Amino acid sequence: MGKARSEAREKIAAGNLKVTPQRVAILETLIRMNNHPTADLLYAKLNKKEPNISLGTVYKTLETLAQEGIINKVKSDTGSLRYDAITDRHHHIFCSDTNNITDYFDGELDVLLSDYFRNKNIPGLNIEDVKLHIIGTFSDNQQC
Amino acid sequence: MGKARSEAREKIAAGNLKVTPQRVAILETLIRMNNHPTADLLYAKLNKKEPNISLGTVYKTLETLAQEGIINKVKSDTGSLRYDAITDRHHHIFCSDTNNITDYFDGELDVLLSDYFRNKNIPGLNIEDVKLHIIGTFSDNQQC
DNA sequence: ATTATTGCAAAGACTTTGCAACTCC
DNA sequence: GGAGTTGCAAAGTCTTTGCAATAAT
Repeated sequence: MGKARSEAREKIAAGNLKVTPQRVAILETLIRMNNHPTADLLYAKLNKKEPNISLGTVYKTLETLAQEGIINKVKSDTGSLRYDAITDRHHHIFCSDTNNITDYFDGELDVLLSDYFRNKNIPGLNIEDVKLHIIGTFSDNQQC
Repeated sequence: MGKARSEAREKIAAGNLKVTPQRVAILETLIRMNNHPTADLLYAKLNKKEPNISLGTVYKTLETLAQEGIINKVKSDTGSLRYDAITDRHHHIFCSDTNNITDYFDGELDVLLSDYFRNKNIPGLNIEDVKLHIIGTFSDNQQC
């Protein structure tokens, strides 16, 4: 039960950030939600448990956590920002029916891409990261 | 000189949209700019030549053109929308220094990805498109 | 004690909308 | 002539900011 909470606490401390109840609650909520919420959606959920945390704090905290690399920003279809508590290398599946974002882990693919770009060498470009956006629809919408 | 303009005119007509001077000017400008501008940036440039076209029209027109598939939307790093007049299959290089977006065409890579996902078959997912986001820095910033 | 963080509300950036006037086909 | 498009300004949405009060180390 407290797993997400202690994970949140550890990650905040490891980032040299002050461990405040607000930050712990926000990161804990993000870890529990696995659907890459916007700041607004996270606030809506959080507000039921912790009605005293303001929307402004949610925005500020998510930005701070992202800058420390504790969480990631994801750009949604409509241009609004979403957040992702998983920082391991992964790609995203964008469901064009529901606009949901699903994580996609694939080590084999990562190796394939690394090999490809090691040989390809785009002139003048120093590649930091390569992410796939897989766009499609799930036959069973429960999955996304 | 009039190449971009006639291209604009043809594409708008082909999309069963009325060929208005505003639409032609907006699409022509987008074709001429090869840096994936936001609606705002396009408006700024357009406004010098055609001061009578309003920002609202730029937004509406870009949205209309995108819905017809004449242009594409691209999500920027900061979450604001950008537009791209090139609809051929291509990927994007995001420069983490300058936030510019550069087109990346690579047929070999497209084949590789198509083959990979044909065999992989993510359960329940019908893939419509796969786009790469290559994040990196150019040693020579002139290039992006 | 010091410095960072929070809450609030206001401001800012970006985008959409409503509607009368107008224009393309 | 009629349906679709434009301009304008207002409203809407999302996000950031300023600052005094508060809390963490």
